[in-house]
Amino acid sequence: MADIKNPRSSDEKVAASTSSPLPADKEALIQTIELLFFAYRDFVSDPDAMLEADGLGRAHHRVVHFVGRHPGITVAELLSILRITKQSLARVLRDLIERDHVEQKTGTRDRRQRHLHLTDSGIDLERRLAVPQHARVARALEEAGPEATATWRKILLALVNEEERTAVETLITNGEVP
Amino acid sequence: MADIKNPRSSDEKVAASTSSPLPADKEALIQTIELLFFAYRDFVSDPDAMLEADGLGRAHHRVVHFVGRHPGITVAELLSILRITKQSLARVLRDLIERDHVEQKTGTRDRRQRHLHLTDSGIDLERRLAVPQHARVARALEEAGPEATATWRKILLALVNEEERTAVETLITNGEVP
DNA sequence: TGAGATATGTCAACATGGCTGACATAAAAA
DNA sequence: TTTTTATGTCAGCCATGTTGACATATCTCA
Repeated sequence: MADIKNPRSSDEKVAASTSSPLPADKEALIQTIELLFFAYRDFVSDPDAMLEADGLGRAHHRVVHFVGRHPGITVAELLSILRITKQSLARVLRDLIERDHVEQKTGTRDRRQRHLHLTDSGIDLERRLAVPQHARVARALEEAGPEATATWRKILLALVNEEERTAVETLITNGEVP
Repeated sequence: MADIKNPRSSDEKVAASTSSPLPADKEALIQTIELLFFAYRDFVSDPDAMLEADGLGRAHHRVVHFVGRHPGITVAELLSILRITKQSLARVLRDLIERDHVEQKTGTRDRRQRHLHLTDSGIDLERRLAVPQHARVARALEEAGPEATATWRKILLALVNEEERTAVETLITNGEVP
């Protein structure tokens, strides 16, 4: 044990509870927040590892995901979902187009617009990235019991800024992109 | 409405369900995953905005949080929690020490070690950053009902890699740092 | 029709926060 | 005394965000 080889003196404490004990509810809240930090880290770890092999990053995954889920999405719509600048998106999009994962089609009604689609290889990439992530979440929800999914959705939606909740709900359920 | 000024032709669809409808459970799974993405984004947004005013970033918040929660933590222990390199940590730690938010104390038993503590100004910073984040999570859990907290913890813990679950549980509940 | 607004792209520069590799020092452990 | 450990530091690279400025094609409206 670390504490046998390395006993701490009283001025070197590391336990969370040493200095001034927190109220139980505050303590519980902090624990759930730390859990979210650790859970999110592992949640993104599987795709991250796979992307590295392709010379891509998390940003590419996000684009591939949302283009896959909203075929024909325009650049402006994608920007509004990702909330990044067009310059940031341009870099990622260029990589994906060069690697033939994404293609752009000029709009027929509005020829200024570029409608984004996954190619076959993009679809394949998206699926491969999704597999371990889906497995992880599906397992976690099963383990947590039958009510878990509904509760989970309620909490997550409540974490979203109030002004954007309906937009997020519309978006994820299938709806128009803002 | 966007769709009145901008009707889409049939080859420019953006709805998620257009091409090939997914099985209901798969569809629900994807929705929960997207929700996690949006929720996490807003979850970190309040501290991010405050940090910017101080010229600090998210990385500094993580250090201030874990040093605050584990006073006297050593550099090696902090590295193992954050899972970053010592060079990355050195940069943010230097900023925090320069700004007098964190101080280092040479170990009494092992004089190679540096035990990290928040200064009064560090404690103040940590609390200010925590307030909106705690409020957001507390509200979300309340809104989701009395069972929400327990379910939430179950799910988040199950999202963590299996090998590390017990370590994470020990860490967040108050325990020794690995 | 012509002026202005809009959708997209691109160049350049910068910040943050990861990373690797190499090397230095002090102190503990063997 | 030698080796290992805990920490620090220099230098450089990479991914991904940012701002500002400007170009082009196309649509919209008066």
